[in-house]
Amino acid sequence: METNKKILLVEDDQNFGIVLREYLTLNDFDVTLAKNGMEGFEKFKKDNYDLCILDVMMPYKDGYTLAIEIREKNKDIPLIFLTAKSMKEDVIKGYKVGADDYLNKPFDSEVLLMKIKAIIQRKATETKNEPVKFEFQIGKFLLNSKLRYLKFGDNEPIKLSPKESELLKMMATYENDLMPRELALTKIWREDNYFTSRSMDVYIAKLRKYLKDDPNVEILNIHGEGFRLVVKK
Amino acid sequence: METNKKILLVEDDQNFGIVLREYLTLNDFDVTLAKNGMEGFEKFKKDNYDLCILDVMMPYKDGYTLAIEIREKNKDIPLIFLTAKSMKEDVIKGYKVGADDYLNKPFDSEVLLMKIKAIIQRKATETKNEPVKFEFQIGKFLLNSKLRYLKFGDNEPIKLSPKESELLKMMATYENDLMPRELALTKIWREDNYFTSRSMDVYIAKLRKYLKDDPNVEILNIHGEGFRLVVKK
DNA sequence: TTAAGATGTTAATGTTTGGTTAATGTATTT
DNA sequence: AAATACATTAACCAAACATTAACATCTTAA
Repeated sequence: METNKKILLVEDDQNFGIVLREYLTLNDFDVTLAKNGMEGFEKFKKDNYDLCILDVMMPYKDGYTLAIEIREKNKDIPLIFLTAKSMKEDVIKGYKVGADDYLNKPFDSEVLLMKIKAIIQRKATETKNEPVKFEFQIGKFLLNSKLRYLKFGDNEPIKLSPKESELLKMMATYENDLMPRELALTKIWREDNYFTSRSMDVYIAKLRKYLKDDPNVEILNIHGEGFRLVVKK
Repeated sequence: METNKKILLVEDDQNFGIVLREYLTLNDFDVTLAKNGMEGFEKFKKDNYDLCILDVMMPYKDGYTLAIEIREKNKDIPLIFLTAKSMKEDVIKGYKVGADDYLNKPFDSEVLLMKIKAIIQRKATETKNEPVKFEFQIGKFLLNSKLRYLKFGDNEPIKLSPKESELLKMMATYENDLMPRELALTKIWREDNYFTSRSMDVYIAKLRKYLKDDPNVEILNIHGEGFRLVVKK
């Protein structure tokens, strides 16, 4: 038997908060409700949660400020923001604090539920598998995604930008298999649209340039699907 | 890029139907509008939809009756009901037919949109979890429908276009048996008419060219019915 | 037997997607 | 304030893909 996941819900609208808590409880979550940012932070410190749902607009302490404080204490805990409108600024601000997702009010409770499950699932597999790998052998290259360099044999290592490094790392984890375009965009660029897509293409071009020293290493495109880092052995 | 999802909207209130169609179209869905149950069923049979939105109260044929007929034809397609009031009976009746969701009029179009997305997403992951097969042995050929290549022995793999790959895959799943023309058209081309049919013939010709290296592999036509991928052993 | 419809095949046309380099934008550092 | 590092956007071109056209050939029903 598994224990239920614990959710901290911080929402200043009492009615809404209670209804939402009820709904989540029915769906097998243990929910703690706090009615403002101050109280939210107190409760956060006192217990060990699996996920936080934060309303952005709250008296005393807004959702972002709270999020920052929570992040200081725990840099892994998933955060979901509830925003009043589809404000782009809100979204950006949210992601900067490391939001895992955000929802605009009014939202469908089923959608929230799905997001929660998806996030918990993701975190579970993320932490299970890895002692966080950051070194990858790619043919004759060695990629270190933490120190962000790419070394070819005994040559001087090439410095990589954050995006270059993340993209190459993602392809390396899918070595010889398809890395879906959409995945890289949502994970690395945080948005999947024409511009981010073109930006990604620019990075693919850069990486190809770096990788051209080893003829056994190649980035192939699968039209309309994504890319494939092929390493012949 | 992915093709838009197709929605069949059956709504007898013309004004409302047109507005809703407009709204959904703006949100990247291909919407077909039918103004009653009869018409709805006709349109349903003629095309391949990803989701149906049915008004419950309609002349000639109400939403439930239509839903039952649709279910007979396709037991997986998501159905959303639009009900006039929050009638409990309606809800129960709806779930019996296998409704995925229901909405009471008047409803928030944003909520509808979210529900649609949630349902489509759910269906996608439901079907995703099956160990989707993507490698097929076809005589001396190996088809990989995920990486979209066709390999003959130790030769360099041939890249396949999405349509080539899907079509060959479908024939491979029906190996030595009839693959109905109409099936390939509705599933792959998403529409069955003169032009898509001719387009398919062009792809059959392309595939025959790829497959001609192995004399034991052959695509036969069954006049008026479809094609047969014959593999002699 | 023969006309209508279905299929085979190649080529032309049109659209979308990707490859690449350069210019521009935006912080951050010196 | 200039230099730097990085990311995005622009611009242009090429490749990939799908559809449509055009014409040949085959199949079948009357």
